[in-house]
Amino acid sequence: MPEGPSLYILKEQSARFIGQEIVHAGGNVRALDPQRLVGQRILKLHTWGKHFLIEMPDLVVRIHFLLFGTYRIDEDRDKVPRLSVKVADGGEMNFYACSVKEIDRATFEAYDFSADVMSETWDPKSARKKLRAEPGMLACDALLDQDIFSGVGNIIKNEVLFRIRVHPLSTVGALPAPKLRALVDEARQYSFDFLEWKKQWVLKQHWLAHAKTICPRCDIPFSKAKLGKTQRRSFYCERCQKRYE
DNA sequence: TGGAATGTTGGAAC
DNA sequence: CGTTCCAACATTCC
Repeated sequence: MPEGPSLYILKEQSARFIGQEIVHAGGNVRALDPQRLVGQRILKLHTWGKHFLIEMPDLVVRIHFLLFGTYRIDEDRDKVPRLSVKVADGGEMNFYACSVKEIDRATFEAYDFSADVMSETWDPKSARKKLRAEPGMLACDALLDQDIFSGVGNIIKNEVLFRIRVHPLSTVGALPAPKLRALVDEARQYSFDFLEWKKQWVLKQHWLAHAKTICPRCDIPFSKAKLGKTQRRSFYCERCQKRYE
């Protein structure tokens, strides 16, 4: 479920709930009493990277799907929802195995949507500035930094680095300006490619690097390792992805 | 079938 | 007090 493009799909699918009044709420969420949502109107639905935000007059709820979270719109599944919301016109949204929290108004106001690679207000210049401010950061860590590339996950990380031919252990500060620019631009571009493929149920077959064993460009075996401070899986080609350091 | 994975947090350890 | 490390969470797939 995770990664920004999937949240973008949820945002599209749930758009008709905006303006609706919540008439019933439930679920096994512990951090929040679902009853507090009853009677609230959904003012807006936002995504920021992997966060889904339900904005209501008296509270804002943040849903994060972590690794295994799922959701259903206008139907349920064979699990107890973490949070279930039913609105006046009969529609419902159900969220499973996710983190559900109320966030305070100040936290909500502080969201910087221009850091979201899927956002129409995405600010590539700001992303480059943040990268230049941390020259020692590894490329594989940079892409997963949600304050720089909100919404990018491990799949997008591997695909972006392969596309731009940059080794995951490259140092951000060592990247030539055009490469730095390509890193930022491709983070967004690949996210939208991901979105289209995901909608068509053909995402996996378009992977060139993630979970692959052979480099499709030069046919040698990929390297696979848990790299960087995040220790997430990296799949990369030692021959065609250059290591800048 | 056990292990690993599209992720993050919170608390322990240093 | 700052940072780093690791367990915990929870589901699906191979």
